[in-house]
Amino acid sequence: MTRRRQDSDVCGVTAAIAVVDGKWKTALLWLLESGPHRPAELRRRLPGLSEKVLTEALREMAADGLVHREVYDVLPPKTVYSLTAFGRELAEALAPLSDWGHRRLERLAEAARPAS
Amino acid sequence: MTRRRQDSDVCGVTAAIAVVDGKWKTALLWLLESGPHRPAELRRRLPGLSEKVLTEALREMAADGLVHREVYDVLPPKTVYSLTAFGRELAEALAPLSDWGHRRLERLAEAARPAS
DNA sequence: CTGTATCCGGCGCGATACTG
DNA sequence: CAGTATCGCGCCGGATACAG
Repeated sequence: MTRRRQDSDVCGVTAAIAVVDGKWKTALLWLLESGPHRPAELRRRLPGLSEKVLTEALREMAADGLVHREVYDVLPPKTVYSLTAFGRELAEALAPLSDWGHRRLERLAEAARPAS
Repeated sequence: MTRRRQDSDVCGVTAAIAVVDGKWKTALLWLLESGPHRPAELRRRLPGLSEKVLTEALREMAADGLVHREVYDVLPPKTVYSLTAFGRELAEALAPLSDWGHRRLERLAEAARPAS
């Protein structure tokens, strides 16, 4: 996504996208929507996502109130991330956008097809 | 927004955000929603937006089928950009996200307030 | 396994100057 | 007024090594 790190703005869309800005956050939101996950699991699901970037993304999402970070003080270390109510609301607000995106993908697919 | 320039993905949200990726596209979408506009007018409304970046953004949005570019071959040059039906659908799909964003902004505002 | 610390390349975007 | 051409900075994100 875009480099949406913004200035002071009062646009709701901008304020919302700012929070899912970054290459992986939407995917993380989607994965966490199906239930709590541990970091290792998330990385397994998202090939190419490095530890550093994952941690950064989750920390920012936590700071934004989208996810909850539960730390168990045991050995080996165990941490579980889950969606907050606020995060779930965001996921729901994203649904219409998802529909539109799928329509766009269909368009692209049929545009790639030579003759219909 | 994020650097969402995507690889092959099947996520609708990603496909949608890819199209409004960039610092100004959501604002342009919003402005064009109220009717056709000429470049100079758009720049007047969006302080800080350079000619180059504006042209790039509009061209990309046109390529994505969001806006229509109407060129009048006169002097001085005249060009008018307007939203396509597809673009308007996107704007509508963005509405819930806008609502969520405003709720987030309210949160931030009251969090900044010392005592309630 | 979870998380931190650096280094560095790529590119989005802003500034500026110029053309038709 | 609409659009193009360069140049360069800032910062996100990938790679790697290391710590608890």
